[in-house]
Amino acid sequence: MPTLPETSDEPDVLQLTEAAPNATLATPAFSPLYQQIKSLILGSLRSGEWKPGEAIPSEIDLAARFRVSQGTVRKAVDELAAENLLLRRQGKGTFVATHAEQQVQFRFLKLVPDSGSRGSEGPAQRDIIECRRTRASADVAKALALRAGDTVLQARRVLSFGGVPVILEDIWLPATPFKGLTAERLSNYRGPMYALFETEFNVRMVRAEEKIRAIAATDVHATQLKVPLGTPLLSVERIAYTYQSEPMELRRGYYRTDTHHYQNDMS
Amino acid sequence: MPTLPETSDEPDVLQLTEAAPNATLATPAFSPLYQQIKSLILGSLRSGEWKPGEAIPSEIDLAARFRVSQGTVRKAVDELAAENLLLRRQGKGTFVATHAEQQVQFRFLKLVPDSGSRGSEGPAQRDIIECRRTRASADVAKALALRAGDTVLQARRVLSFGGVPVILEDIWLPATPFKGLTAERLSNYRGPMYALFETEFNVRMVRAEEKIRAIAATDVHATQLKVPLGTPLLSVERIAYTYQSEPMELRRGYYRTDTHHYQNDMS
DNA sequence: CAGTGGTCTAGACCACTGG
DNA sequence: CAGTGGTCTAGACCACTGC
Repeated sequence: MPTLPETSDEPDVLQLTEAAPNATLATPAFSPLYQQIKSLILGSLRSGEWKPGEAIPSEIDLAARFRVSQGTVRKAVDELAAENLLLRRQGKGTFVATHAEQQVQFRFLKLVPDSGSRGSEGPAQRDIIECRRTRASADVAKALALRAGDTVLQARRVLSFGGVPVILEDIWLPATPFKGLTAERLSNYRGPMYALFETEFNVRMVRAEEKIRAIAATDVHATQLKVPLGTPLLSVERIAYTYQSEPMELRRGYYRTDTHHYQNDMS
Repeated sequence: MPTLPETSDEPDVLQLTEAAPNATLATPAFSPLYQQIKSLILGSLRSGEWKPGEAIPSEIDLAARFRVSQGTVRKAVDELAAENLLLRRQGKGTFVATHAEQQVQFRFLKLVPDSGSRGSEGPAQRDIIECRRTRASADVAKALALRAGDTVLQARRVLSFGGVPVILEDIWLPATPFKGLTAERLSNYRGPMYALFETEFNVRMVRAEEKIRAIAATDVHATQLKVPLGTPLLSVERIAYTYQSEPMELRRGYYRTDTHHYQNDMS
């Protein structure tokens, strides 16, 4: 990415109702100013100009930088905040969202204990079973937008609550962006894995898709989760995406649902 | 709340920075104008002044009615549209959302075929197995905010795709709002059940919570879904809410996931 | 107190729809 | 063409934070 150093004073080129002279008919291609601002902010997030947890410039500064009114950058920031990429705090500023915050800690983990809220059961215990380099199979490659045979990192871990194993997860990551990730670094890190990804590899997970099925425990599941063979388990296949919808993680989770359940709120 | 009948020409009383003289200290209770507008619009939706599928007054009309600027009603409508209560259509107007629309038809049904998108398998076949009046058990009463023993309607149905039974559902409804609902009316109605609720009972489902577990098929499940005893199934318990967060339906669904999966997209 | 985001206004103009 | 929602601006003022 040939990111130019911040040509600080020159505003980026913005255009309204571009004529698009080469466009064939029936190509509206009208993009409102605030959408373009959104893209520019997204670019700065992606490039790492503003890192997770940091404050971005104030609305007034951004308005000056982009040479638009404050209301226009406000609309852009509003939408990015609605998408959970930014976090507004009245009186303080606007911040890049991060998985390290307590509140949003488990934004992508929908399994909660049947009684009581999350946290009532104490902190999760994370045990890394293994972590190794391997080659992507066809389905893993497809999920991560790689080619079959490309190098990937594979990890397996068990999450326990109150000493009881509840979740078994197999995780695949593309090797290139995560070069240097080892079982030790995973094991030693306290806190959510996605927070480690942010600080160590500049990878922020922004969106995820999960496909859920019911399966019967195989011997691997039975051993790791300490349940009888054949026990019904939730199979949760997640693909997590960074900015710009690039798939960056495939995760296959197996959840016990005798004391927990997958909670999904829709509106 | 002593809601006065629509005093048509007189604008509803709005106040900014209410002094709240009787408020004890540390009681901010500041509500922005657009939030109050939101509540008023919500009231009109709830009362049935504007029905699902209908257009609500234009922003200019609403601004005049509430004696605020167009920008303020715009912000109120924006939020209601973001919550899927209203639907904006440029050039045409703003409409009350409805479950009868093709696009949002299955907003609360997250089960999709493994290959191909929804609809590729043809329309769903809905078979009502039974529908009867009964008394609410303790857990049903709790879910519907009733008292144990209150009268409820209970229905059981099977959804099939391409002739294959995929979903078994047990549905509980409070008897009062749904007086007159019979197995015949359910069976004869073509289209989503929530669309029938809107047109026949003025009940619009707005929000839902689902708790998902993996279970083994019992004989009831096995018979209705034509799977072997013990087959892992998704157990999906849904509570659906109308405006103002009143629980209006309890639904226990059992999903086969051999050809379908529960799809959950998070952002 | 200064600086931030949050609200509200008034007005101009644009994009889309349908008669 | 009129009417709708959508964008953009400029300015005033309010609420919250922290020094």
